Amino acid sequence: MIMSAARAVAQAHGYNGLSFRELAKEVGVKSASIHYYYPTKGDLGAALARRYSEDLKKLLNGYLTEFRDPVVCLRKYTDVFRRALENRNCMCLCGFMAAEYDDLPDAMKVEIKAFADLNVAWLALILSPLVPSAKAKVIGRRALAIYAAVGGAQLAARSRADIHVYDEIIGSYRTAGLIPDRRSPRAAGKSRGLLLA
Amino acid sequence: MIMSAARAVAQAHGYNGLSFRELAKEVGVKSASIHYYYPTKGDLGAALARRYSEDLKKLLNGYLTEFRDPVVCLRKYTDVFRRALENRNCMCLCGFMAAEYDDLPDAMKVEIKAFADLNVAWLALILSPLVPSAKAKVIGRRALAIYAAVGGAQLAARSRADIHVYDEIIGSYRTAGLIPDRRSPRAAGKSRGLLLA
DNA sequence: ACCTGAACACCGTTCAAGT
DNA sequence: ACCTGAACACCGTTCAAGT
Repeated sequence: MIMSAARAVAQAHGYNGLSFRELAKEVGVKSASIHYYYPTKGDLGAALARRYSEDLKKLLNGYLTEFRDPVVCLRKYTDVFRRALENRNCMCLCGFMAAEYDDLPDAMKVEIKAFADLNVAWLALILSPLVPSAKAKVIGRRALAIYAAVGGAQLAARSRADIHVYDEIIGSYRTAGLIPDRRSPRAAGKSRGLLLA
Repeated sequence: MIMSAARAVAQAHGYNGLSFRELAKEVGVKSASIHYYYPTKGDLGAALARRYSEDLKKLLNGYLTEFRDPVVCLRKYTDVFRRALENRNCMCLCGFMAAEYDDLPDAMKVEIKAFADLNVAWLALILSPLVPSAKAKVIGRRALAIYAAVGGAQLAARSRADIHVYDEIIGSYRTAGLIPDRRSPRAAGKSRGLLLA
């Protein structure tokens, strides 16, 4: 109960906007009792970030097996971050915490880095058959760039409180070529069966 | 004195991390006195965001007259956001506030939107001779996308506490084609003198 | 015009005390 | 094992009172 209540608040108001006293009221207990389960606010934050990562991992791995087309997977990926905005203009929990990063306890910093790594690793997997260069380094950099850019799109759209801004930005990423939206002509020309490998 | 002290704290710890009492201590006055100049914290935040916008506007307009090559201007632009990270891993003030957006007073929301508009307008001006399409709508969308992506790069790099991550991401934006790093072959082919118009 | 001390309701945290 | 009341040092805000 604590976790789910805390998660909703944190996605809407950030880690700083999370209050033990309010949380306790929602759960129907006194604030001192929250400390029984999570000794400090940092412990709660780290647990929040960890579960958030786990949930995303399951979701993304599901996409991986469900949709064999990497372009579709990329579309599902940008839809994940879109859904947060749909839901009361919320942000990705770990993206939010990244802004507050410098003031966070170490346990949380670890989780937030792990979240970013998870995203980048998954994107790299998806990108490998799509990007002309087969070099792992180039693909990894592109994966990192897409992760950063999607987070930026969420941030920009949030500050306009308009989900269409998100769609516009993501669409522009695809037009500009940052996010592949069809199999690369070069890659396709070289070997059309690459995706099935 | 209040403004400059507050600005340094806000870029490092965000609006939430800003304390009237600490601020007062730095300025050498009691916290109640800060309220004399800025009745509420929101008033201080709005003033902070406004001055931040003004400073950036001057800087960007300076680039506009100093460097006639738009590609150089774009490089100067990404350098502006790089400098925040160089300086104690700080973030763009308004980017930071964008994360906290939903909890901010209206006066601040107005300023943060104005900051985004300023960036997008300047970028659109720079992009117009670089992007193949001459359509204002396409250029405006690309400008918005670059603004969002640069903010995302800053956020991602901050949470790694590593400025090289910023450089990697921005470099990848250029490689992928999101940020033009040379005159578009198509545009150049059409009319080479476009930049001087 | 500018500053202050004191009070208010908030916050995370601690801890002795309860069941 | 789980919960609580009370205390602590923080926070923004208000306001009567000072100069």
